[in-house]
Amino acid sequence: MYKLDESLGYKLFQGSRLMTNRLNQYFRLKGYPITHEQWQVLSRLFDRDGQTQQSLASLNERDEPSVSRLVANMERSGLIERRPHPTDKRINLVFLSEQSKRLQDEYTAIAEQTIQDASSGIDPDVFAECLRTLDQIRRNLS
Amino acid sequence: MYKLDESLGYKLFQGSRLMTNRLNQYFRLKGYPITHEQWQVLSRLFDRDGQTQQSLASLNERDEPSVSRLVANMERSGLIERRPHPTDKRINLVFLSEQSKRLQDEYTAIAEQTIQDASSGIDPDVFAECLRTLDQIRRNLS
DNA sequence: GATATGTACTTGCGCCGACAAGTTCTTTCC
DNA sequence: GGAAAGAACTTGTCGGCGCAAGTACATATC
Repeated sequence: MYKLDESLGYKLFQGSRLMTNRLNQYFRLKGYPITHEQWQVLSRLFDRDGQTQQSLASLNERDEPSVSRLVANMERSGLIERRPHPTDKRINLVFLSEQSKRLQDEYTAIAEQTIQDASSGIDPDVFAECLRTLDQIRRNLS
Repeated sequence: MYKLDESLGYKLFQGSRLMTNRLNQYFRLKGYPITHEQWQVLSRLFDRDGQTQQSLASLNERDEPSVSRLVANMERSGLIERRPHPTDKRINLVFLSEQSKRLQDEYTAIAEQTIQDASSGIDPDVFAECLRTLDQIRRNLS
């Protein structure tokens, strides 16, 4: 007998939504009006500024249209700016705004706090093995 | 140094999205035009038919407006129907359509196939512990 | 060097999510 | 029994996703 509450997909889905909701709420409460999707993009840019939208889509395993509209919103909010590629006119390069660069540490602290909230009371070894299992799931479905 | 790819939230998010995408694709490929959110509602109704929208929202930890529009869409597609509560005029009771009842087994098989896909090559004990860890995360954030 | 193929990105569509605000109906409480 | 509080649901707004189709540009091919 199939039970939704006991299924892997449902547990993942609920866990994911609870974490992203909490992250969104922290950002909002602390006065940083960004979403968790936007945070993912910013995080990629903190790692390497000036990427193409294609690159961001690939890293975050999202499709091109999603990234297109996401960065368009982020540009309107002043989180990033898009600059044309010097030689290839098809390409937009996405750069952090000065404001976003200044807020990197605060954003990161909020993300880490969310993980703290979620993982409290879990044995570190068990937690690490769970992360490895999640990696395996990702490989299985990619 | 914070790394998005190594963070719990991101792994959960990606795992969840990969699973729900695959489930959506299976449904579409097999000619059942339902989404994974609709499947969650159907699954609750298979468990107990004739629930209120409030009850569905609570079980799936979603807010009322989401359920309201979700079931409105599902009613338009003939997946469910809403009937007024016999005495309390505020309440809609949500019932499975005959078609949905017939398809329960097929839907369930697809959901189970998706879990199979995701969990292949994972030791059963490790998998079970991962599920328990996900439960703990859910409790921590609820 | 013109045509075909491919790449980066955008737009349109339908669906979903969270929050805020509003409507209708029920219950409570004085 | 009338006002206040609460419950169930809907509507509006904005952000986001996935797919399909379209545009503009670059590269390959002959």
